Amino acid sequence: MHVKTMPADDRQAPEGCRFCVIRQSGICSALTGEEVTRLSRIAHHRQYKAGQTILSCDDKPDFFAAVSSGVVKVSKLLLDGRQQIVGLLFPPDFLGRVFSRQIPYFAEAATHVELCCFRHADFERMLKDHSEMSQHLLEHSLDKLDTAHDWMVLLGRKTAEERVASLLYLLVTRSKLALVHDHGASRDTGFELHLKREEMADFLGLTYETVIRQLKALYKKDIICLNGRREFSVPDLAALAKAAG
Amino acid sequence: MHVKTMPADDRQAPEGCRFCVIRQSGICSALTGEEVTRLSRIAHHRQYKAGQTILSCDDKPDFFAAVSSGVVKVSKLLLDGRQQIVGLLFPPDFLGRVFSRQIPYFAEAATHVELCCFRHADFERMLKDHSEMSQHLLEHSLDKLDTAHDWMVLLGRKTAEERVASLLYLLVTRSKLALVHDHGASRDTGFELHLKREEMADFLGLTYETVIRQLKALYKKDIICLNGRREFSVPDLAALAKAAG
DNA sequence: CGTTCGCTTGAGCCTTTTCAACCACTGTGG
DNA sequence: CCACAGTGGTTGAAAAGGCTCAAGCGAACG
Repeated sequence: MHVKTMPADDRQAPEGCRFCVIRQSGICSALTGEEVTRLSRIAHHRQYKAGQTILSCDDKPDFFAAVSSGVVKVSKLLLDGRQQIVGLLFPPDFLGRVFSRQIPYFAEAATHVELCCFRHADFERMLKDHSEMSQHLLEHSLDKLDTAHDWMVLLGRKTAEERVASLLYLLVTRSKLALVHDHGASRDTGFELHLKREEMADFLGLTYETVIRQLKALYKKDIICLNGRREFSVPDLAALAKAAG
Repeated sequence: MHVKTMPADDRQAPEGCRFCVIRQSGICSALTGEEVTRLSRIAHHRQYKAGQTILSCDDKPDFFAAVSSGVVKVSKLLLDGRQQIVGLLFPPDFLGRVFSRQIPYFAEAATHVELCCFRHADFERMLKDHSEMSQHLLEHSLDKLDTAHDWMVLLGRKTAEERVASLLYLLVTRSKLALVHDHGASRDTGFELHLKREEMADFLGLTYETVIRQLKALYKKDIICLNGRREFSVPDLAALAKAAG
């Protein structure tokens, strides 16, 4: 019997692509069905458990990827161990760097993560042939730059309470967005806090004790409800937005 | 006599382009001579005095530009007036946003500034035809994203002294880079502080009093020399780098 | 059942901010 | 020529926001 030794790649067949978040609004949203078929042939999937390192600083990964599910934590380290999370990647964000091997940050799975990966050479060839695709990538990068700028305002100028409120606001809006494609994230009861307190602190430029106290302050002001340690809900989104500055 | 009513645009003729910083390492570095000629026909120059506003938040400028000389200050404002500078643009950085009209920040001339501008439609057409150019733009955006990430580490995790040292280090390295193309910037005696104390503070997420105190602290540690109020020099760059964390 | 991990709380401390005063320099108008 | 206001820079003292340190709690896990 001819056993078909299909590589793992094959899960990313055109049929699978059709319902993929990335296909709908990510890097391959600009492609025709036929082009996606071509792309899918050079794609392969990877999975990571929560907490697992995806990329280490100064790694030279041979792949470029789009996040198809889960949340990826992107962080930088100072020599003495101080850490700053510089971004969270939600589907259909991309991870890695085109036209350059080196990567100057850490990437870690914050939740269970699924990536749709492409070998650099393949992907770059694809980019050259499809200007819509490289345009999409450029626009996405510029959006990322804007959100980085917003975060710089937070880190440079906001108070601890505003920072925590801003993070919650971010999670709400991003989760809502994800709901359009995905199910889950918020099961109507509330929103998930994908990060533990220490990670929130590293994202907000605070200590985890301060995060805890400000979370409590927001709770006391009835701006949020805390349902357990990893879930919260928001009675009045406008109030949260206002608290976020 | 047929008076040639050359528009101001014409200053950006191919001959002018040849020695332009942008031509050498900026947006048009990927083009052939002929292509630059085409580009130059759709370009026009603008000048701004120090302190002049180039773009206001939520403006919808009809142009996209590359900085050909001077320093541009990019900043964001909170409703109550708190300000955060999110970046400095040196030649040959670009200013504006392709494929989108709206701009979510302020841009102000920190020094005398010269821009090489393109109308959106023209430039985007050019981009579509020249994949090397849009690749260059993508790489540049990704570099900007990296530097934004580095700045987030500064804002989130560094001490006041480290922040000030980091800014000085940035100015030294960027000015040195500019020296390769440009003259000036450092007249051998030292480096120019393009920003006043308050602007440094807004860039570093500090108050201007703190900036002054940390500048003095670095001076007392012999890490920098202060030559007047807008100039400094660095006896040992490695020491400065170390102080920057 | 003890250990570990993540989370919470309190007390005191320290870095940075706030507030206020003052100086140096520049340009303006009488 | 001088008085004057305006701008940018500097300094000190007091206040405060967030950090450090230390202790304790509950849930998960081997």
